[in-house]
Amino acid sequence: MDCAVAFVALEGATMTFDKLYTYVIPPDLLKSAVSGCRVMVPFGRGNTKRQGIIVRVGKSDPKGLKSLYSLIDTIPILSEEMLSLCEFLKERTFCTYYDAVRAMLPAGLTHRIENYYSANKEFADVSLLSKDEKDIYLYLSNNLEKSQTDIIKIFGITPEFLKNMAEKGALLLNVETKQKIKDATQKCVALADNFDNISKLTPRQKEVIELLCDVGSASVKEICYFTGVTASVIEGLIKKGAVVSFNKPVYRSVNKNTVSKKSEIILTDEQKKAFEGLEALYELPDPKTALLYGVTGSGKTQVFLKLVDKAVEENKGVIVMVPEISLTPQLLSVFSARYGDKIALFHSGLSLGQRMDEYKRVKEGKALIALGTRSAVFAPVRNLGLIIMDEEQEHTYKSEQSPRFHARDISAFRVKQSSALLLLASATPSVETFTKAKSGKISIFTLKNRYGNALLPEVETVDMTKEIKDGNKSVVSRRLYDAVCETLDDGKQAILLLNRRGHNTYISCPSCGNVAVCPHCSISLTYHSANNRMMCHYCGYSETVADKCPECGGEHIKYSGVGTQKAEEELRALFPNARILRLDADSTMAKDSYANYLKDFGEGKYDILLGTQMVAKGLDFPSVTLVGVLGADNAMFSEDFRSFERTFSLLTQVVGRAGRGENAGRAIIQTADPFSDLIQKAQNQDYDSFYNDEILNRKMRVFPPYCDICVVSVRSISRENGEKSINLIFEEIKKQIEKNDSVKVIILGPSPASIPKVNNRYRYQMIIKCKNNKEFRAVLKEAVAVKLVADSTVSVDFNPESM
DNA sequence: AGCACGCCGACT
DNA sequence: GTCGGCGTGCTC
Repeated sequence: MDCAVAFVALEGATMTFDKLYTYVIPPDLLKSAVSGCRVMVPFGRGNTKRQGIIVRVGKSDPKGLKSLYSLIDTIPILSEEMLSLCEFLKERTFCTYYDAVRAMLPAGLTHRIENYYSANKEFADVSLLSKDEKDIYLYLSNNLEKSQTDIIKIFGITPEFLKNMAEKGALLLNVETKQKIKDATQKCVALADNFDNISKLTPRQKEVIELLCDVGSASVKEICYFTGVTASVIEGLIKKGAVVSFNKPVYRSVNKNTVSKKSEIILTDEQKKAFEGLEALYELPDPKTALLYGVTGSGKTQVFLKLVDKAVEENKGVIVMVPEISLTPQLLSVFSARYGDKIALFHSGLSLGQRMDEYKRVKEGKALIALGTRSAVFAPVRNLGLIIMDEEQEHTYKSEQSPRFHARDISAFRVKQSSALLLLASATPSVETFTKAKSGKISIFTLKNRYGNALLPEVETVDMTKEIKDGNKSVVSRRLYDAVCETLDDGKQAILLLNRRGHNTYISCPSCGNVAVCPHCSISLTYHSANNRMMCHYCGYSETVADKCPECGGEHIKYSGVGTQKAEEELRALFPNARILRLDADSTMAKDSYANYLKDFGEGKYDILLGTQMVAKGLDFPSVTLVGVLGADNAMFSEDFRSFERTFSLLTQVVGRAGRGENAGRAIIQTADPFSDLIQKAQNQDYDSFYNDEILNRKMRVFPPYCDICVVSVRSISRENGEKSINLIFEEIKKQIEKNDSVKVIILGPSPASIPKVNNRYRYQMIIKCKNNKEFRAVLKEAVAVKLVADSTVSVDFNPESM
């Protein structure tokens, strides 16, 4: 006889056994156990309690099946749309179900499993216990139940110690899940239905009752505020049964702005044309994607606002994504001024509680617009009508942790499910997107003119090899030095870009050639002057500076390669009267400091802003008239096929920072190779010509969009095991491809990864040029399922942002 | 990944 | 004889 069962995805499963497990739904949970609810289930031979989520329910023969233990959620945490997105993520990115679930839920909403122990009163032989065990037993006899973490904190023992005591029978173990962050609630009271003894109340209490007669219910805080009583008066009322108290959920709001009067958006002719085209697309009943291709300063935001207005009017849900929230303070304030609490924010700058509340506001339909970084793509908006991805080429849209998804692909999936519009926007679109636009697969709308006819800055390049030949060893060329002086004399501001942080990027001993390298990663250490330590930018390792070479004892250690810290020192020496602000990952450790620094710069409290690429993006300061790029080489990025694209995009963006106000701007690019095509094209802000070159290059060398890149990598504690494992996978792929000759691939490797050791794990990889289709994924599925050598884990990344 | 089962060596 | 070492195989 068939009975009701749940198909459950389990937390903590690895790729090798991640599948849906079938559990019988016990009779008392029949009504509430529906898809999208998280559950506790027994798993494995020991029937350990595990967390899972019901992906589907159905009927099945209960023979050999276990039953659900309990429900974590009473209402589904994920909708059917989100559950199908989980399946999509698993299929496309080779993650586990629960990786996908975790990506969709705000951090505060995820439950963690915790062990609780209590003393077993029936345990007979207390005398058999050791001293420590006795202490713990006695402690727990006096306290009902304590969490493992609490007990460990008090007694300083290991989790195994407690487990062992439970096995002996001295302690009882209880496994429970706990939500990381509690719902925020507010204590409220309302008039009790059947209370008629008003005469027995004190005057102050009567006052409260009068207020409640008017409003029905109110929070304790509000009552105290309006009547001037203290909370104890209300406590008295509760005791007498005159009022009932209850907890009402409140939201930890992050939008402090109130809606200013909605101003009319006036579009230029060009913007109007783009908007009307997009509006027509938006109204089509089918899913669709469009590219808004507009030069920096062409007013893309105006078009966004018009579209969002339209969607909001129709009560449709909207997702707006930006590469990095702190880099777009202007966009953020424009949106929150216009839509107020219709917006929910999704980004890592929020506290866990705030993230959870913003998520809930969207889920419950209280906020229509989800605005944030790539995680916003999973916002549970209802009735999705529009997704906007600003600066769609930015690498931050790609997740570098499992699930390794690209927000663009997820957007495409969601737009398809809801027949919505996906709008990609950029001044320098990714080569992949622009190719689709050119072929007509997606629509394209162009904005050619800078807003208010602001002129593009005059750009010139300086040959740094010549500069060195002429004896100038500084990071600042003579040309740039003069330009900075002029800018400062005019009372204007300058932005300088140097894409390396730290002080010196390379520390070596000239007598033996030894280079300071991170002991956990195969990466050279960067010297930081702020803490006088050498640091690894990969794992955060740091060590003190040795005054002697650890290899040969040489005393003349050489510091070379200039980072932002060193550049800052040089600038201070060159421009002693200038107020200099350095912005990089080191100076902006504190959460909000970035925005504050930028605000100060915008208010003219600094003259020169020096920083890594974070100063290149999205900033809009009218009095910046000079932009300097201290070193523009392809080597600004690692040697992968995207380095041209990224260098071009970065240079174009940073140059666009100059002259955004009434003042004409100029940009100076320092480079070792002033005649390189790329520099020339960035100088002219000529994307089309860049694209034409680059697409040829991609075709010749077989790179996206002419193929997909699939990186299969293995991490292992030892070199030997890692190498063995990657070879096992390699052999399996070859075997599978022989079976199915419709799968065409080019395999590079296996070989050690470009950084062969990170965090003490050896990395091996192979790069597969392929088409990410069903057939190839079937091959890959077999390959990653092969049994590996011990201590090896495999992961798959499609089209990674760095290789 | 855990966890139990299983099959070999050094202990009261 | 048995306690425990960790190799192996499975997880509804």
